[in-house]
Amino acid sequence: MIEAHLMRLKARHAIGADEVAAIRASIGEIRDYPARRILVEPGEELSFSTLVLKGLISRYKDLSEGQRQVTQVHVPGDFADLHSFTLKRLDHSIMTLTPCKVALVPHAKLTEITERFPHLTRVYWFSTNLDAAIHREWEVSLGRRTAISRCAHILAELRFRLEIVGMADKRSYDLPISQIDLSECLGLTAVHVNRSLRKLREDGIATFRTGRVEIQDLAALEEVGEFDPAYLYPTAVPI
Amino acid sequence: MIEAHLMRLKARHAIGADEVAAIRASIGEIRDYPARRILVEPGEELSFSTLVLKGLISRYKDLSEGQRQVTQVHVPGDFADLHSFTLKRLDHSIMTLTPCKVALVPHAKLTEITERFPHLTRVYWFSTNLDAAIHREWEVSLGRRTAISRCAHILAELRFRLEIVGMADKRSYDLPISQIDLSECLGLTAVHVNRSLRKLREDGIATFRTGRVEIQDLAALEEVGEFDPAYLYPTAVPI
DNA sequence: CGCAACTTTGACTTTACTCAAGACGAGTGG
DNA sequence: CCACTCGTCTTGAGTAAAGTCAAAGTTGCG
Repeated sequence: MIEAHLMRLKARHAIGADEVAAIRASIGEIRDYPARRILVEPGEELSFSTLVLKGLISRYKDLSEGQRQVTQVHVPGDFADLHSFTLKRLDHSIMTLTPCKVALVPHAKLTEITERFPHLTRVYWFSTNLDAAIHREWEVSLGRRTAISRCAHILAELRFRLEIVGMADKRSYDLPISQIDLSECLGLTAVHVNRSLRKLREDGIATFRTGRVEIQDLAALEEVGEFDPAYLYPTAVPI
Repeated sequence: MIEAHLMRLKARHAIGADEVAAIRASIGEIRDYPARRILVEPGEELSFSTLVLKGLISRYKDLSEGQRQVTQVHVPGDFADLHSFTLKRLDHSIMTLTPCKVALVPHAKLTEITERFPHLTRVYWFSTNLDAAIHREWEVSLGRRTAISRCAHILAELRFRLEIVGMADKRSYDLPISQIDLSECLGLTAVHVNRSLRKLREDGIATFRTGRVEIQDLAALEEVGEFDPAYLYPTAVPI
């Protein structure tokens, strides 16, 4: 059930048997949600964090003019809001992008982990710091990369993150979201994303169609997106 | 010496006398740096975190074409890289923007805090999650706000953050950085930042000149920047 | 004083946005 | 089985925002 989550943690740190047991003991209710279900509204007080078991979840902020900026996309194995453990009230919304299965982890259990498992605490702290590293890379995309480069970058990033949990390989992966969703991640209009994706397709680099990404030339994709996976910490230092 | 830091923590959480003592005990070497000194290069292994006592520090990433995106600016009282405690190697650079005084906090001391002070651990964890909240707000600026709105937003954000540590009021504050630095935060060219600042000045909202921000109309500044301080968690929930 | 870095402004270019219309595709009901 | 619908995708034409290039003005500092 939480294998993807353990996979994600173990990809970076040595997790002891007692820690795995503590993680399993922290899992509460399992829930299924349809696509586009809002899970968290800004400001509401939370008493649990949501672990993604299946599906894709986005965090986003809406502006006055109806514009939306997605600040992060979560894949299976990720916590969608481990940061809510310390923040309690979030500054953004959380929504499913696809049908999802999630596990609720009560904050009380996380508090217990901070009291009894300092190393696991540091591993979970690392996890929120990794989220922040992804935010930083997105800031770079939004601030400095061209539309085509942003598109290539996100396709490369999601491929890499999904590969860690065994849901992507070098050639393709499922990404059952719309170009509109993608445009909200990239700070572009859907029309412009469409044109940029066409360019990637015409250049023989990658194709995004009917919920699936087919990569013809991964090296080119990562080069166009200036994608360097270092910020995803594929190999972490023991803590 | 670390009063601004304690001020920043106490603005959000109750910090016990034993915790204050643990914080003071964690402070190592004090260092002074000139402006524009690079403190951390991407990938180098760190054994301490840097606490800002005086001055401004930026975190940034450089792209191949010589473009730079600043991902965060730190004010006195902030850790510039508390996240390096768990990440060890950073995905970005850290540089002083102005002459700075900093305190080095060995990671070993932070590890000790995670072993002996679970509540203080959660407070520091909160602190890195607050950094991530700022990253998210910057993603929104970079992705969706116009140039003028971005300029107004950052001036409002820095005012608010500096006020928390007693270095700004409603009317003005020192910001001894160049328009070039600002443009690297905002994902704009320096020329365009210059034009946007002129617009803010001509509209009687705010003036940024010779290292100082003078605010004629704070309400208008925050409205143009769509600035809502909720993401800075001025009032946090106990953890 | 004189240099260097930064600021300011103008003229022009590029990138991305807006608006609009037609095509496509999955799911629905007759 | 087919027409219909809704949301999404695609493309074209025109517009707006921000970038580029260049030059002059300003400021701080040695």
